[in-house]
Amino acid sequence: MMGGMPRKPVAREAVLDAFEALLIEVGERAATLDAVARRAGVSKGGLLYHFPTKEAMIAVLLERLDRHLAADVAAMAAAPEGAAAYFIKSSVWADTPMDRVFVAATRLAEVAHGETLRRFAAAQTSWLELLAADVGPAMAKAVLYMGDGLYFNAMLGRGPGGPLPEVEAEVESLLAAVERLRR
Amino acid sequence: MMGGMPRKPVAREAVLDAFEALLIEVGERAATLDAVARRAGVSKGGLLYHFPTKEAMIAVLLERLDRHLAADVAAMAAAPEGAAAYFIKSSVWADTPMDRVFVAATRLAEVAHGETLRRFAAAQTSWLELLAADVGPAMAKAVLYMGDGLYFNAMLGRGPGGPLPEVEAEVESLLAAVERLRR
DNA sequence: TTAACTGTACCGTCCAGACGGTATAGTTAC
DNA sequence: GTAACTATACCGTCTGGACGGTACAGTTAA
Repeated sequence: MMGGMPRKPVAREAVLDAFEALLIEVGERAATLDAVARRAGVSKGGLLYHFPTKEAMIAVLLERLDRHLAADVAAMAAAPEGAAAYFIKSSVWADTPMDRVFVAATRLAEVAHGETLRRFAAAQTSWLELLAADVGPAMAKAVLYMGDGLYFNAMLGRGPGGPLPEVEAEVESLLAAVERLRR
Repeated sequence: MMGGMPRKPVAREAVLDAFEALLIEVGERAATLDAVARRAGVSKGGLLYHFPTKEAMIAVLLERLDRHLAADVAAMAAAPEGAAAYFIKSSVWADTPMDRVFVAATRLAEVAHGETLRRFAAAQTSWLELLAADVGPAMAKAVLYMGDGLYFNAMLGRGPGGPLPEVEAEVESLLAAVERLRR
């Protein structure tokens, strides 16, 4: 007689995670609906129950990106070590939720996905402003590109689980470089 | 000898150029055989005469990449302004043949194309060595990532002919950054 | 009861590649 | 010198498979 609450949509998050993982590991091309459903341990019908179209799935992934991006900008603004140092450190691949959505979204951007490109442009602007406030407008771009380069290299090949042994030393040298730029 | 001299294979280069252009402008996904043939003004049959499979077409594009990469490394080693300054300047999008193959190949790398990834890794090593000889091993990575970041941003959206008005000033500030790193 | 699924069957489209045919330039036999 | 021949350089169409998406009937858990 008591109307039971409907059960939780466990598949929904699983599907999003699977989509994200496939984008990172095998790229946009291979992240098909069938592959995503299989990886999520969900039927294709179940997937389409939550995301009526692939575009809808992308849209929700971009919402997840937005949340992490906003949190990251806030953390960067409040970072005691300074925005630049925070930015470099956070640009290294650490398999955090933020890293994962970001790289996943990058795969979409590579396919020239308009909406994704717009988010990236907005994020770049935020980062650049914070960097300019930290190291000055002249050196901000240098630091920004350093971080982008770090991400760029993380994407190329280091997706499936490549080498990250000397990363520690790498970050150290980049932070030293930032210090020199800061004067 | 039997058989006559063949007519010139005009389609071959046209097809390669079209493939390159489509990779840059619309990404790997949309660079289909049909699209390439159409853009090259060649029939699909004609395309497949020269490149029996898509993989073969990619292989020839990668050969083109190799040639430009080797020439670029040589020019970088001999650059009077120093390897680092040359590297930064050459990392900005200038629509040169080298830029075009490089970005086109990047589109393939994004789809996790193994052979392409291997070439990039090799190129990175060469560049890093030259940079280390110029600005020292500690700062080499910083400069390398700056250049990569430049390319990364050129790819995301700025491919089809985005804004390059303030590029001049941008390069100036990056070169200034390099000078500071050089000590 | 109802939301949250599973499973299967199906459709239209697009893609890589196969295939058969044609055009043309040069070579050779006569 | 020209007809016959040959290798190359294409063209146009077709096919088999995969992909995004639809439809819908049944199952399970709150």
